[in-house]
Amino acid sequence: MKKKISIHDIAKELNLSAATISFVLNGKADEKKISEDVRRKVSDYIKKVGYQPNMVAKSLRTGKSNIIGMLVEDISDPFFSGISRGIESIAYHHKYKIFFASTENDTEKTKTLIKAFRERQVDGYIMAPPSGVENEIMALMEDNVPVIFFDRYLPALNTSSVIIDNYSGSYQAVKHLQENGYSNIAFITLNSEQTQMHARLQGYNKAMEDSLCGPIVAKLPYELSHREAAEKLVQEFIKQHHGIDAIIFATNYLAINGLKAIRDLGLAIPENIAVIGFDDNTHFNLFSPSITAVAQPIEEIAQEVVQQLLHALSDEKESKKRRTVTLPVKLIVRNSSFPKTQKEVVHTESPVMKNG
Amino acid sequence: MKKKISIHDIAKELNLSAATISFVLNGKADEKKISEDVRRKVSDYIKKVGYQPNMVAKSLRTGKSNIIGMLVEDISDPFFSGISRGIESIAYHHKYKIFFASTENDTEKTKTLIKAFRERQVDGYIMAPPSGVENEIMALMEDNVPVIFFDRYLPALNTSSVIIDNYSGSYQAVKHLQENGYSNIAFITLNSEQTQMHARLQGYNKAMEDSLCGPIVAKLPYELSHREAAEKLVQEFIKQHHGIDAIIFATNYLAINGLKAIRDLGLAIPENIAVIGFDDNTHFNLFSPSITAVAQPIEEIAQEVVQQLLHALSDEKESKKRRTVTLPVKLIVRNSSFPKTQKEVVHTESPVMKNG
DNA sequence: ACGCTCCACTTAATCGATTAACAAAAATTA
DNA sequence: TAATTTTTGTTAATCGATTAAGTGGAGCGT
Repeated sequence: MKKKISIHDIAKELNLSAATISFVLNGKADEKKISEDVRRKVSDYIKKVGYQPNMVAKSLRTGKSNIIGMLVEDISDPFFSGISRGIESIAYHHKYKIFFASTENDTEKTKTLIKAFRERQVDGYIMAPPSGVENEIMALMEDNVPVIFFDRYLPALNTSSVIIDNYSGSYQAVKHLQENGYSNIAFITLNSEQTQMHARLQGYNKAMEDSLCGPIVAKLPYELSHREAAEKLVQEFIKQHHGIDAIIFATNYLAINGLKAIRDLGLAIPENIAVIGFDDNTHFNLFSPSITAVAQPIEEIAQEVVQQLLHALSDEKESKKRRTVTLPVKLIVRNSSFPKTQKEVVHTESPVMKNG
Repeated sequence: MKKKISIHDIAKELNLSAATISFVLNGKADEKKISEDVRRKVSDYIKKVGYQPNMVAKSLRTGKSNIIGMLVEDISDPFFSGISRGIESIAYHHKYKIFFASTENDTEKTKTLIKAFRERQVDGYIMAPPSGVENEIMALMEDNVPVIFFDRYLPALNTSSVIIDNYSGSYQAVKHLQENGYSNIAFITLNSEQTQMHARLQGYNKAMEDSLCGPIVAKLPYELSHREAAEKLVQEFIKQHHGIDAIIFATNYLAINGLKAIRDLGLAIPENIAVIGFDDNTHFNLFSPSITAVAQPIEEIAQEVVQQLLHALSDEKESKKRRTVTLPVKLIVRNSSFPKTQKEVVHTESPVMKNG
């Protein structure tokens, strides 16, 4: 068990002071006028013994950690793990490490996690926030720690965020279904006031209103513990509304569980009922019939989030400027949503159908 | 921008020494005989000002970080993100935080990540190792830092690992297919010498040998950059071997891409070709027909990994004892793999068919 | 009254870096 | 030659905790 070598060990070995070593290590050799000779001696020795600076000590002294804390709802959800992967990869090229954790949408757990991150002096935060953590976020902002939201935001707070055009996504979904002959379009969402869910519902409502239809909405309980129950609840909903000929699911896992429900009811897609999911799933095109979806631009979200964060980190003043970027969604049309029957198809000039 | 309050600030405020505060904070009040009066004063003040100890300073002094470094191949892969989620959740209850990163199976990136983790003094490692990092792992072990492998291991190293019975998984898969009337069973895997892939291939080979069949194997290139190409390669393979009536895919994403290939070739499952995937996918039961799979016990793996790590962390001597745990797999039978035709089904006494 | 034991804390070194302030020697200038 | 500047480093404080060793006083026995 050889013990780790510190900057002082090196200093002693080379008959120099720790300060000198530090200067060479941190590229301050010019500024501090360290002789070429000493520079070489130091670098050579460093390489020879494989010295690795202790980042903990460095963090303590500088107050910086080169770590970014990332809080997502659930790291095993394809949407969040996809974003995480992208962000990690980009940040890695900028010498930042990412510290992930799942909030499970639990306010208390999230507070604990934020605390843990603070204790570790992470330099910035990327977060899909649950509600109820407004105070903790405000404390961060007051201390000039950059915070970037994604997927959703907290309306009470003026933060930087990267979101998508949820409203338009739902709106497009409804229009697409209507253009393909469906009229009794239901919307199945969660009983959540989170901004992204709210916007999706609003988009649906507006589209229905614009076409003089009454909305048909199911709000399922939000808690993770009910995820397994989602399938049954969807079944109940379909049974109780047999006028329905199409369903838009407001999130990934609702779509998955909804599909199970539909299958178990023996309904055919898209003959009996059409389906559109929010959040594309890599595997939606393997389902039979493959599922139409409102796809989020995962890569672009990751890009934009990191860019904003790096920007805020690099510049004290810049970090004060908050801005919200709204990225467009794309309706990925597959055969689960058209046509109801060949005869009833309504071709319009909608961009969605340009290539159809 | 209120600055953070330190243990010395508290000491000054209460006319005590930093040491006393530290003792109270760390439950050493009894041992150090701190008066009831002082204890209360300290705890009350802590609570009042919301003091949070600086873990960076603590780590520097103690050499411990309460952080576990976790290296997986790809955090966005359902298998790895599922395990990660489980491990994170369990570790959280034991006051450990997890530091995730994706190796992308890149030896150099992995070395860099291990270095970054070391610099941060993580207390232990959980890893699905790529090959080529043997020296780095050995260095960790020499320094008594616990390392637990999962999914695979490095044969040259005597480490603790949690793996599954890959050999048996493949064997069962072949047997299951044969019992349902398939005989020309191909195995599509990656050109990788990683232990888990190797064992899967061995299990397949043995099963084929036992039934006097010659193996039909495709080894696709391993690099991630070829993932998109996997679909085309599978198509080629199927075209060139038209005797095939069943395929076992050695991993999750091969199965996904293979399914696309099969669909695009216009082949029907299971009439023209049967399919079994390694690694169950949550959504396999939604495919039509739903896909039979060799499922890994995600929860148990997570449990076992954390348990071993905590054990090693708690006890210097214990951490020297390495042990490998092999967990059983389960064949999840769905209608993608049986029967070829009713008439040809061969019912045997195999446990797999006991309930069939 | 003297030594001795407890009690209830405090002092100060330490972990491994960074960095402002200082300093000895060499080079330059007047 | 004496004064000044430049070069090339060094010293020591600091970040915020932990912890071995120390200390002043109360209590007690004889």
